[in-house]
Amino acid sequence: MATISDVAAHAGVGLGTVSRVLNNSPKVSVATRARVMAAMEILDYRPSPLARGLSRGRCHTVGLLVPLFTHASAVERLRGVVAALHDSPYDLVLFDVESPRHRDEHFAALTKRDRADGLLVVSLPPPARDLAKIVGAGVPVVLIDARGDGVPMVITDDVEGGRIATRHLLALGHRRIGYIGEEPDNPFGFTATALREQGYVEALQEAGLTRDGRLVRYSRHDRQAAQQVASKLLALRNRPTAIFASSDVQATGVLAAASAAGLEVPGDVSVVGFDDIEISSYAGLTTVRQPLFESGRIGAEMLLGALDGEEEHHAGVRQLPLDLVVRTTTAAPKAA
Amino acid sequence: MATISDVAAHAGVGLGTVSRVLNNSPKVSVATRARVMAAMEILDYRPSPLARGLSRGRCHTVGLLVPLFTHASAVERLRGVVAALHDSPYDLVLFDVESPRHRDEHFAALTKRDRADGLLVVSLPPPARDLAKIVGAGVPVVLIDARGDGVPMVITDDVEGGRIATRHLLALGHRRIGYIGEEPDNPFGFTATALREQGYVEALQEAGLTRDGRLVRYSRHDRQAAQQVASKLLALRNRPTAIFASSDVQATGVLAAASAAGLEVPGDVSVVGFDDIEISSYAGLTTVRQPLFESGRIGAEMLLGALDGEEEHHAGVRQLPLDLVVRTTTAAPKAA
DNA sequence: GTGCGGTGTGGAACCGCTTCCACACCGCAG
DNA sequence: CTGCGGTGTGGAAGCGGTTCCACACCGCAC
Repeated sequence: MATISDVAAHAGVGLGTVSRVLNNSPKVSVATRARVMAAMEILDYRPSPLARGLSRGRCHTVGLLVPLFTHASAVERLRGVVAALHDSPYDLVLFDVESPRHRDEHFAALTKRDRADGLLVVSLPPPARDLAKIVGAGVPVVLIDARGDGVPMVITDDVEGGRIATRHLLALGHRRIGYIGEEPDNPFGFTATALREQGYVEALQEAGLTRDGRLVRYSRHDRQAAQQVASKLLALRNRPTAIFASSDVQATGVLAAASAAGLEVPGDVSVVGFDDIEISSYAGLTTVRQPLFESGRIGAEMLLGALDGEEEHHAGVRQLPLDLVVRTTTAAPKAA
Repeated sequence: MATISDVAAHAGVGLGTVSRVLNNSPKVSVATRARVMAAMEILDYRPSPLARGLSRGRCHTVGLLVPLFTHASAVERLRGVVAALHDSPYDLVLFDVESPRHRDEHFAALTKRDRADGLLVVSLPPPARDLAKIVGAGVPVVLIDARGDGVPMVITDDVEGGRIATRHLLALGHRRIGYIGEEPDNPFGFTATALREQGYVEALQEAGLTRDGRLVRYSRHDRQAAQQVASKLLALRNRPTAIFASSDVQATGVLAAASAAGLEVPGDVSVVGFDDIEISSYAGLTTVRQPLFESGRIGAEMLLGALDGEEEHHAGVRQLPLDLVVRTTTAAPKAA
C-alpha cells in the first residue's frame, strides 16, 4: 500500500506538501497540487485513517451505545442515526450493552477521543460520574431517550404519554383500566416505564379514580412475558375493560392474551400501546406514537453539530412530540 | 490522559517493559509485572487503540457492509453479528450501503487493514475485482447471503426455498399460483428474488404446470408497493387462488391487498412468504423460514476464526437450512 | 543594490504504541 | 576464573500521518 512518502517521492515533492494537498491547505500552488493529485491517482493512494487519527487526536468515528439491541424501538432509532451519519465523514461504531457491567466498561473505555470522537447514548441513563468524566475529557455526548446533567438530549415526555393513552381510554368511557409495564426497578435505571405509569395514575386521578394495585402488572419487555401477565389480568373476576401497555411489544402480548382467552378486541377489551413500531400499524394497534427514527436522526445531527462547531456546543434539550394514533384496538366498553 | 511512558516512569521501568505487560509477554518477571500493573491502576491508564492499531497494522475492528439497512431481514442478521462479536475483542463498524456508488466507495476504502481487520458483507454480491483486491490485501471477508469467488460464505438455497413454498401450495391443491417478487434486475445484483422465482417455476413444472406471465409480478421490497401489485393480481378475472411472495414484507402487502379487496385468507386466497421475520409469527403468515439471526452469528464466527487462525482460513461454504413454517394463511382452495 | 513581507516548500518532531536489537546480569560448566 | 547460554530489561526505530518551524525565492519599494 502506498504511503504519503511514496506519493511525495513520485510527485517529486516533500511530504509536508502531500499532507497539505490532502487537507486542502490553500498554500499549495496549483501546479504542485496537480502533480501530487496525479501521483495519488497513479499509486491508488488512500490515507490511513489510523495514522491520521493518531496524529490529529481524533478518529472520525461516532460511538453508539445501545442497550438490549433486541428491542424494536432501539433498532428504529439506530436507523435514524445511520441516516443522519450517512453524509458525514464519521464512521459508526456499535457498542451493544447487555449488562450494567458492560455499560460501565464501555463508558470507562470511551473517555478518550481515541475510540470515538463523539458518543450517542440510547435509552441508557449514564452514571453521573462516568458522564462527567467523558464530558470532562472533551468528548461530546448526546443522550437519546435518556437524561443526564449538562449534556444535550433528545427526549419525550413519558408522563404526558401515559396521560394521553389513559385519557383516551377514559374518554371512551372506560373506568377499569389495567396497566402493564416493566419492572420499575431495573439494573440500568431505565425510567420510561415508570414515568408512563405515573402518567397513567395522574390521568386516573384527574377522572376521580385511583390506582388499583391489582390492575397494575409488570413483565419483561417481550411479547410472551406480557401475554402471561395480561392473561392473569384478563382472568380477574372483575377484569379491566381496557389495558394500557407501556410498549407496543407488550401490547401485542396483551392482544395475544385476549385472543387466547376468547375475548374480542376492542369489543371485550380495549388495548393501547406505546411507541408505534412497525408491527403496530400492521396489528391495527392504537398507540402513543413517539418519533423513534426522528429521535435517532436528530440526536445524531446534534452530535455532528457539537463535533463541528465544537465550542458553541451547549446542552440543548430537544423534546419530541407524542401523538395518539387511534386504530382498531380501542372502543367504548360494552354496556355492562 | 496517561500514556505508556507515564506508566513506565511511574513504575520505574522502560517502555518496552510496559508494552510487554500489556501484551502478556511471558518474559517479564513477576515483580516487575506487579509494579507495572499497579502504576496502570493508579494512573487509570488505557492503551490507545489508535496507536496500537497503527503500530500493529490491525485495528481490532470488524466492518459490516449492509445494503438497505431498512430491511427487517438485514436487521435480524445484524443482531446475530452483534451477538457473535459480543465476547470478541473486535468493535463493529457499520457501513450502510444505499447505492452501487456507495458500495464501490466502501469496497475501495476497505482494501487495507486500516479501517477494518475483517469484513462481513450482507446480501451484497461484491464486484469480483474489488473482492479480489480486498482478499489480495489479506483482509478476510465473509459473505452472508451472497456469493463470491474464493471467499467463505453463509448462504441458503433460494431455489429450493422457492420450490418448498410452491410445492406446499400445490400439495394443498392450488393450480393457479401467483408470484410476487422484486425486479430481477437491480443495481446491486441481488439474486435471491430471481432464484426464488426459479424455484417457483421449477415446482410448477414438476406438477405439469407452466409459468403464467400474468401471474408473476414485481414490486419494491415494501408493504405498500407489494400491496398495489397484489391488488392487481387479485383483480384479475381469473385470479390466482394462492400467492407466493418472495419476502414476508411483501407477503404482508398481499394480506393487506386481500383484506382491501374483501377476500378471506386463506379462504379465498392462500399466501406464503419467505424469511420468517418477527412480524410473520404475529400475522400468522405461512412462510419459508431462513435462519436470519443464525446467518449473522455464524458469519461473524467464521470471520473471527479467519481473523484468529489467519492462514488456515480457506473458503468454507456454510449452507443453512430452510424450513416451511405452516401457519394460518394457507389452506386448500375452495371447491370452485 | 539592499531590505522586506509574502508565498510555497521541505522535513524534523511528534502522536502512542509494538518490536527488535543490544546488553546487563545471572548461574553454571569447564 | 573464564566463557557461555538464558533471562529480563531498556530504548531506538518505525507505523503513516499532521504540524510547525525554517528557509528559499519572488517581486516590490526605497
